[in-house]
Amino acid sequence: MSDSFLSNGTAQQQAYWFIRSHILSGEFVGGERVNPTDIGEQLGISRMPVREALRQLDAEGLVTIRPNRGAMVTVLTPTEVQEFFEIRAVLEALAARLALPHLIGETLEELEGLRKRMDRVRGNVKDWIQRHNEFHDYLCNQANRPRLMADIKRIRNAIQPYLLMYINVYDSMEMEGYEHETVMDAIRSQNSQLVELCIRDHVMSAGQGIIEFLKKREETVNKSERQRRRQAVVR
Amino acid sequence: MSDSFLSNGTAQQQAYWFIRSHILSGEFVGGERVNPTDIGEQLGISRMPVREALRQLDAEGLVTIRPNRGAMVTVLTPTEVQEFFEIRAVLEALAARLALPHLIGETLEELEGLRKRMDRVRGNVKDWIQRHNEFHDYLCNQANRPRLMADIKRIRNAIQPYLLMYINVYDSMEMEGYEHETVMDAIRSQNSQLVELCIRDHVMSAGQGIIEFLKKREETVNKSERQRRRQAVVR
DNA sequence: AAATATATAATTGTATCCAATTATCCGATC
DNA sequence: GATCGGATAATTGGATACAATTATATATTT
Repeated sequence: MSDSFLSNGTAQQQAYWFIRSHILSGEFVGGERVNPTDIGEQLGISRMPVREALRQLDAEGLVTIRPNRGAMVTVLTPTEVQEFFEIRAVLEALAARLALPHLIGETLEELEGLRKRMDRVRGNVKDWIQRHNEFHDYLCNQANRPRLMADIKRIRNAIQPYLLMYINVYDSMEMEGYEHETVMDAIRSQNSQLVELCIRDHVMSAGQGIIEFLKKREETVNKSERQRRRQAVVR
Repeated sequence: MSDSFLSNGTAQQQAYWFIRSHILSGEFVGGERVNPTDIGEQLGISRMPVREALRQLDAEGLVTIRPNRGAMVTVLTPTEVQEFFEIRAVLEALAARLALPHLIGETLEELEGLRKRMDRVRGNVKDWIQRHNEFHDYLCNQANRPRLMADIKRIRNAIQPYLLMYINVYDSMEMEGYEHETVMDAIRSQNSQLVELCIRDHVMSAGQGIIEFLKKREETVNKSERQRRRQAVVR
């Protein structure tokens, strides 16, 4: 059952996973207030463990808490999203560089298999993202750096809602795709500098499309915002 | 007054800064349990806000919470410290690369000033670290990337207790120092690739000394640990 | 009708209480 | 003397209560 977080572990953990998954899936959208009492009622717990979960999510960047004014789902400006892509790019590049010595033989074949698996579902965006993450996770995992992995995942999560917005509009990811073969070639060459640059480019070019989309959207939102205010004045 | 956190802001914030500063200063050492009731009594507050502060510190990596067994000051293995240095190296290198276009004219002179200020207190380790951080902070700040800055600071904090251990033993930092001139030269060249490599090397070479120290110490600790157990058996 | 002041409701911060869990002590047993 | 088991103490997780703060709705004034 997908609602397994309703009964698992401590109340704090239930709240944590509940809120987290709702943010990552886009059900809780940026700027939306997160009311501990409401969440608590939905889960059949009090608001105290929810508060603790919110503190943790705040530290992870998924929610923003302001003293005496509660928590809201974090809103990132396009510039901040760009910043996260920049960070992710160098971290994933670092992971790839460290993984490189292990990316031979069977492991390399496994990775190539994941790449092909990705190609096979080009049509279905949701599946594609899933497999795309699997490809990158496998690559990072070979670096055998749990802390690095954790940081990369944290940053990926922070920007995931914006990735979802993007694909919900375009419903495709024409961008990147072919690039993964370039990545594979770089890995096969066992040239760490090349791999590093390649992964960086790969991440940044994926980010570029999203950042441009967000910047355009920001303009539109600002425009309609101004219009709304003008109408309010007229009314 | 240095105890300003005793009265500032919400109880949660008091607890946060109290525990945080005690960990960063080394007063709370790795592995030590952090008892919410005790902390609460010291600050004249209940343990609930302390619990929340601990959740946040857990997410930041300074403490480790295990369900039903409370919080303890995080213990990092030498390998994990190394991992953090690796991450810090690429993040500070990224910051330097992004800052490079702004590192001209007055800003460049300011940075050079900070470097000289650092040199002037070579004898006093504590002052030197302080100024060393100022130098790196100024550099990072010029990148104008608040999220990146926050991540770098989080990682620096996580390894700070281990840096303190190191300097408490050697009471000097012969390592690095001259390297900062190399960094300055790379910056003046406005060659972003060079700057990136240079900062990475700089961070990693500082880390190397600490990591080796920690690995040696680990052996010693393990040895005396074994000895203690043997004696216990004899006794 | 817009702006402001006021009253009311909702939410937050935190102390306290109790049950559940874990740690510690102490005697019995091998 | 080491190990095990059970009693006791300490700690944690969580619910509830209440004061302080912030948000909202309403009334008042202009």
